[in-house]
Amino acid sequence: MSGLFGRTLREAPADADSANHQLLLRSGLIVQLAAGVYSFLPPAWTTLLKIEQIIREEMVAAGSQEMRMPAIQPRELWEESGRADSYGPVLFNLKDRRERTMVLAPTHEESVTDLFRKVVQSYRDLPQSVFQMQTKFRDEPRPRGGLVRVREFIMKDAYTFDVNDDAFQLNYLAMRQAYHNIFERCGVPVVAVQADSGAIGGKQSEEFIFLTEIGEDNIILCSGCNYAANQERAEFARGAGAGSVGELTEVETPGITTIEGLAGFLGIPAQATAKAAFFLVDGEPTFAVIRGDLEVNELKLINALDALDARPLLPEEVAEAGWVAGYASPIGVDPVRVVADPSVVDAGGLVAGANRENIHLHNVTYGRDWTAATVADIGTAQPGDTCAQCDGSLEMKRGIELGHIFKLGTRYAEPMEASFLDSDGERRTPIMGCYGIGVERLMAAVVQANHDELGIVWPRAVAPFDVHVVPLGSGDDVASAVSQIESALSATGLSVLVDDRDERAGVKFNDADLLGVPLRITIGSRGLKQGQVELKLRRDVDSSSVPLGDAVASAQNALASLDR
RNA sequence: CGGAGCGUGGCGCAGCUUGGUAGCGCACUUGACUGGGGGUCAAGAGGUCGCCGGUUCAAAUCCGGCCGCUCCGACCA
Repeated sequence: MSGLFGRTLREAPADADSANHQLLLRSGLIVQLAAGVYSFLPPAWTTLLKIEQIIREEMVAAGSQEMRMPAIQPRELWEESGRADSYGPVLFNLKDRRERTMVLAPTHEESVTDLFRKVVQSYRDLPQSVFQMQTKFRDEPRPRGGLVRVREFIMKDAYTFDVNDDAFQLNYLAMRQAYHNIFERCGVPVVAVQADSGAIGGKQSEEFIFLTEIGEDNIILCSGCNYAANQERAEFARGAGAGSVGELTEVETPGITTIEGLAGFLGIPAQATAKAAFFLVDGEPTFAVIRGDLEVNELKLINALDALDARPLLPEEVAEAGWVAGYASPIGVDPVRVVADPSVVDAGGLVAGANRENIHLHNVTYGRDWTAATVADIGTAQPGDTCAQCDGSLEMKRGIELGHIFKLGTRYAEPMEASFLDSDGERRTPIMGCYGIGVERLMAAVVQANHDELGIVWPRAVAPFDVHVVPLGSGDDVASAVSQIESALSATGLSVLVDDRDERAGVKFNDADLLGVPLRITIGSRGLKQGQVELKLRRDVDSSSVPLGDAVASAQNALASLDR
């Protein structure tokens, strides 16, 4: 250990917030170079290699072949798929010596699709499943949380190609199972949730979420069934509205511009009102209508309109569109510009704006008074809402996305003109899937999920070492016992870290706890006088003494007990 | 990109208001004592106080600009 590259710190650097970040820094496993850019010192690298190996084994078991694609890519490839702009600012751009623009790849759908069209011609070549462990580069607007969101990281990314949807499902389910296996073997509990596919595109996706308060995603979970989804796409039951039946009538509502104020002023529940929210969706002012007690989900709105992006309209843009903030009415608006949530469509008459200052309307009824070209779920699920699958109540937790599996459909193959000749002689477009795991992020999650107040408690499978030998005392008896045990342990295939520093016992014990190797063997002159050494599992409080001659067998037993 | 905070030896911090010798704890080096849960004593090494410019006899300190890092949000795997 005296020769180990890296050093422990007694105090965590002030920049670190979460337990995993503090422990990784204090234990000397990682060192920051820039925002979202880290070095991984030898023990951390060992752990990363072990995690990679677990992933590799599970991917191969799922029928995938390991390969390797380039990190440096011509920008034109990204223009072909249409993502040069949509992925935009996240792409690291650089110029080669001929002034050609290259990008550092943030993901590899484009390159694997390019490979497909160069390599695959016939349905006889399908299905295919390939994966790689590769460094990705993403110029994140805001790196955060230590290893949670970084700009350079290793991703295991896998891609599948199938002749049709049915065949695709087999690959998808195999990957899904592999992912569950991987996270379990790494000692991190995950929940699979429905998710939005984001910039990757495609039709359906599931995220593997490690639930933790330091997470950056909001996860909606049902207490009554196993429904789980990212808040960005979670569904929920609208419940009964509080609509009325009757003629459209005006009511004066001076200075009342919020739903809360309106409901209070009129003495009605928020469910009896309709709310308008204005967005610029792909450059078009858009009028979104939803029941007053609900919130519009921008991502759902984007998806409903098959659009690329949306942002709230600025006040002057609202006026320019001819709408009156606080008193907006869907009546009279070109339906093409209107998106309605089911909560207002089925509700009967609601209180809505009159598109005039200080006036609202009673009994505004969808179908009779106004219509929308698009009716779609654009609501944000909130804790306390009712599950759409059962009658359970929804709750919300924070989580970290460790893996994400996507059904891409023909999102890439189509624009990039990747195809194969099917058995009936027809040229068809392959159904693709992609599957990612952030390796360092997974390591951070392992630490977050496996630590105590003293330090890391590595799960055996990904620990940087199996055994941490702590010699106490400088006598020859200690030295010879240490070297005897070290070589005997090594001979059984265990990796051993010996703390050969001239430090006091307390320092060595504290560093051992911090570093978190699963089994500690203390060899001191005091114990040796009775012919004993001490074994202690990191996760346990108590230690046990065993005869020197039994140390190796006892160590093997202790470690084996961790695997059960 | 909007909001907030922070940059002073490797780490944690004080000093800045009121300009004048850069300081404390830990870590590090050497020696002695000590030796089973972060020891004691002694002697040391290590800092252009983020960078550039300005004010001043004099700037870590005051002023301006820039850069970096962190957090909240936006956005994002």
